[in-house]
Amino acid sequence: MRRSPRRPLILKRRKLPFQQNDLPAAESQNQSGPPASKEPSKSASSQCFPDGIRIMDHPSKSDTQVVVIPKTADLQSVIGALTAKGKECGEQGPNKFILLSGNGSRDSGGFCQPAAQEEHASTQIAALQTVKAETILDSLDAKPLTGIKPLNKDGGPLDDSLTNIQWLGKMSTCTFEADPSKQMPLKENQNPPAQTFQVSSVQQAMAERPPYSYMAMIQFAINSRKSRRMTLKEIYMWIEEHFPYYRDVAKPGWKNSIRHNLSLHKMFIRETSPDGKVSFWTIRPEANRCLTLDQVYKVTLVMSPLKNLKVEVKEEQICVPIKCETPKSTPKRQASCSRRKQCLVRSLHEEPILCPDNTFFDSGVASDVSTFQDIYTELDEHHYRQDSPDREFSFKTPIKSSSHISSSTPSKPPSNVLEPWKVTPVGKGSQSVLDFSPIRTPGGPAVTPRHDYTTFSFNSTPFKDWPLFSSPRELSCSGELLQGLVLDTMNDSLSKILVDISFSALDDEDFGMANISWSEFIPQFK
Amino acid sequence: MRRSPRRPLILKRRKLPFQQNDLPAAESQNQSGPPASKEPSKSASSQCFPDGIRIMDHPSKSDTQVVVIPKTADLQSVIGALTAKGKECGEQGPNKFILLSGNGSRDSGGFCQPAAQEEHASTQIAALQTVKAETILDSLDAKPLTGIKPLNKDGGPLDDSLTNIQWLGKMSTCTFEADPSKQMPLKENQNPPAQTFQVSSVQQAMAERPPYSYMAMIQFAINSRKSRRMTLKEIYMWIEEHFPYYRDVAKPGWKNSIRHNLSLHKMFIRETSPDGKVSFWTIRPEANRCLTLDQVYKVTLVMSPLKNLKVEVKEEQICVPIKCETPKSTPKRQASCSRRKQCLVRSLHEEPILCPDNTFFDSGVASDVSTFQDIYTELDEHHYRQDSPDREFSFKTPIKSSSHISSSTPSKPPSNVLEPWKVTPVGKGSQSVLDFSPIRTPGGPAVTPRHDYTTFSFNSTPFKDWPLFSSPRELSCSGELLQGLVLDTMNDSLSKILVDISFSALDDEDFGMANISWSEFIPQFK
DNA sequence: CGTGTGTTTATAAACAATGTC
DNA sequence: GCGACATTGTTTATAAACACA
Ligand SMILES: [Mg+2]
Ligand SMILES: [Mg+2]
Repeated sequence: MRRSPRRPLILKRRKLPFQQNDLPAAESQNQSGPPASKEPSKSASSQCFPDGIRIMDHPSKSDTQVVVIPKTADLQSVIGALTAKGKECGEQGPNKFILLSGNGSRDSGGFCQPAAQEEHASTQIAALQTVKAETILDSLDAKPLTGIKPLNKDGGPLDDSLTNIQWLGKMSTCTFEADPSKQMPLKENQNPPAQTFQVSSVQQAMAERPPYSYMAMIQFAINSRKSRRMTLKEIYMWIEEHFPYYRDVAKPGWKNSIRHNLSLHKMFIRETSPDGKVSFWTIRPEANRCLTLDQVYKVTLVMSPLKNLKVEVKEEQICVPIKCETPKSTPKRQASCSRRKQCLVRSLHEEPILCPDNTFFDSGVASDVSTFQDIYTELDEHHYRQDSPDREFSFKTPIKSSSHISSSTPSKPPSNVLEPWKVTPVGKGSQSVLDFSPIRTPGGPAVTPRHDYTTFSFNSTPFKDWPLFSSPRELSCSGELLQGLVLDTMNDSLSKILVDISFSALDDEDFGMANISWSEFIPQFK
Repeated sequence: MRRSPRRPLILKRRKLPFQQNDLPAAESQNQSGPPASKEPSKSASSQCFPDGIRIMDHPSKSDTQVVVIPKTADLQSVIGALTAKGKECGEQGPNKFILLSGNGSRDSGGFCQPAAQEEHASTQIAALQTVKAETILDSLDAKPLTGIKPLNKDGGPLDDSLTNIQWLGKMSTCTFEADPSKQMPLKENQNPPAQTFQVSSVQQAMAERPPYSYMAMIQFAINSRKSRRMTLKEIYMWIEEHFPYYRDVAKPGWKNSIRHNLSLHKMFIRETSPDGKVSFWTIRPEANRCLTLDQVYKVTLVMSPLKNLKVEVKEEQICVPIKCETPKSTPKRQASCSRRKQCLVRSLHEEPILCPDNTFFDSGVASDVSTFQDIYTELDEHHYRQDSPDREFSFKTPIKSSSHISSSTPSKPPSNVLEPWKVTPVGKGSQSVLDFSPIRTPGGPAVTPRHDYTTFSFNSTPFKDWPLFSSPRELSCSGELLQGLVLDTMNDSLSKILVDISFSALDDEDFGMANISWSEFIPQFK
């Protein structure tokens, strides 16, 4: 029995095979200082918490506490103190801390507004609540990274993990001047410009490969336009403008990859202008999470584990559902679940859908920026089939409840228990081998059960523990975002998060804060 | 304006990048004879037709004639005579000839029978009506190939085109002895066994790479089982058994490709055994055209163009619709059609759907074996959405009628003509930017219009010329097959075909014999 | 005929989950 | 149980073949 492999976070993204291109280890320039003794864990071990810090227990996770920090507080001190507190308490006490700023940080309405500037992505990188986080990052970055391995030019894991944050840091402090006069002089299967890399450090950093996939960058590009459509050439240009790596460093084949991604992913669809002369690319609205570069970035900073505190700064955007039944506790690991398609996992856990109740589909707030998946492809036709309930939500591989590990489908409908392994006859009504009537949760009529997990193979066990919403159209979201940090003293990780209190799709086994409606238990965030 | 690129025939398949593997040009062994003078075009230029040959005009194509040939006739002579006839008549006269055997050849019911042998594919390669064609091929093959380039080891285009037929020839004369005791000793990213190639010519030929894609081979494998399901390992074994190239020659990475294809293509779905211990792969029934190795193969023989007759032998399986309104004439080339997704093209033209009216879904006859596409992926949700007519059949790129090249959508519904380029608001009913109410053709209630081409961009022109069937489920097919050849004297090509008189999906600009119900105008085939 | 655009397949690889020893 | 390793599954990147405007 296998579960579907968990989708890797973009933070842990695979090393991109494109040339690291002999950049002289540009990641190293900020860590010039050799080991000094700035480890917050040691020096702040018995430190008292600054004034105004409020600590409350997590509503459902016993090992987690929520820490509300005033703006005036020294985050480094707080982190150090919480780290010490967590370590002192050991495994019995709280070892995960969700750090939230007291001011609420409710500027999230600016995401993906339908009437936004035609080009607004790159200039707003630091316009969100990420300013504070960048302060954290800067301070961390300025700290001496002790125990760091000798800089390896081949992009080792440490370099790789450092790349993202530095790439982000440069992105947030630099402006881009586009160079549209540049032409592509080479064939796509030829080699890169083979530039000399005596450019300035900033330019050099800009020429580092961004940590985003082609699919993500295409979404950034298209969503940067108010019209949400771009020609291929415009996509090229947008990417070259915002990620100079592709203009300056990458082999010409990256354009081939862009075209490949446009064709491959069903979320990208091609339209034709009224006169039929121009074809341009859009994103399926039902699949568009309106990712833009300014809201979607992630950083990882892994400091030396040898210095007793490995500080890992992630950023994620976590959505908390409102107006929906709060799901029952998410099992950290469902025992003996058959390996599912990752797409199915994400369709509920990690891939919340925008709320199409909004008249402007693009006013929804992007949720879960940990990946940039093609949710249309993943969810397939299930988005469209509320009107044919007996054929919706058929999935490839069943999901079993954790309470039925290897048993023979105890809670399945009896009509489906029979004749396992048989080919399902293709009748008029039911069309798929694995398509059986879904088990509907008692959701109200307005909130039709979604059943993303409710159709199983005849031999599977219904997964009744999940809250099931019939369709994203039935949900509403407010688009409120909160900035937060998660400090896990068990593995000495510090994760930067954005909490979307609109709705949530967290399937993170590291800290089970999914489905928390912050606005309900933290008054100052209401 | 661009049409979607026509899907390449598998006959013209791209060169497979896998190692041609230093095989000593095994293609050459049959063409040992140097140029003799066997060109039928010259010698048979004024040849009289043998007795019993009946020539009739094609019902719709003025440049095409249908030639019914008795079994006793010498096909070579007939081809030569027809070639000469076509050339003599020039472009005014008929230059395409559809050659059919007079005996009807109605053995098509054996395709894809639900109760077929568990393993029946490889032993029936010559069991169809292909026997005669193989005779042709053999005779052609035995002919000296004059003007052939010196054998190039690197797999030039001529070698490549010759490979298919020879591969087929060996397949049809050899039996396979599986060697299941063989293990995979290498990592997948390592190099092939680096065998010595002193094996016999037959084995050597068997070690040539088959001309089928991974997707096709997986379909062959899974469909060879009565249960229509296989574990990954079984798929490996089936392929190694039937295509020894992968067992003996290919790099271990081919298994990675198999897994990649299984995951990538939505037509392959993974199920789990009742106890959840085993997962196995199936084909979505609605996407399964039941391709098996014995029914699906194609050969191409390109003889020397220098010898005045380039004989190209293809085999295709062409389906002719019955019980459906005969579509209006297929335009050979629709002027100014916007480039469509190939999937959309094939969904009507080249990708006929099996008739799910059959109680056994797998009793349908595979149609159009020129490719082995993932029709589920291509058709997406459209198969399932007969119950929500206002949102079905939305396509990415519109199709315009040939009569409206650059005009501003004259025949569109007026509600859709307005506000081009605007983002479609995502209302409750309509979900997609390009999703407008389809224009329904006046198909009968039993044969609901299929509308594969009837949803367009608001700026497009409805493509009313196409016959539109609501769903494959509404169609019925008899599974009758006829063997035929198509001789095109304009380009000196001879195409071997199988005509499925059940229904058709031919979008071949080379000879417009789509939608011909042979049983209606050739009495001996009724 | 060359270029740009679009589609598809092949191949390698990163990575995750799980099974096996 | 644990760790090393193999198997299975998913996803992304890259190259390329090919079609076609
Ligand atoms: Mg696409
Ligand atoms: Mg699949």
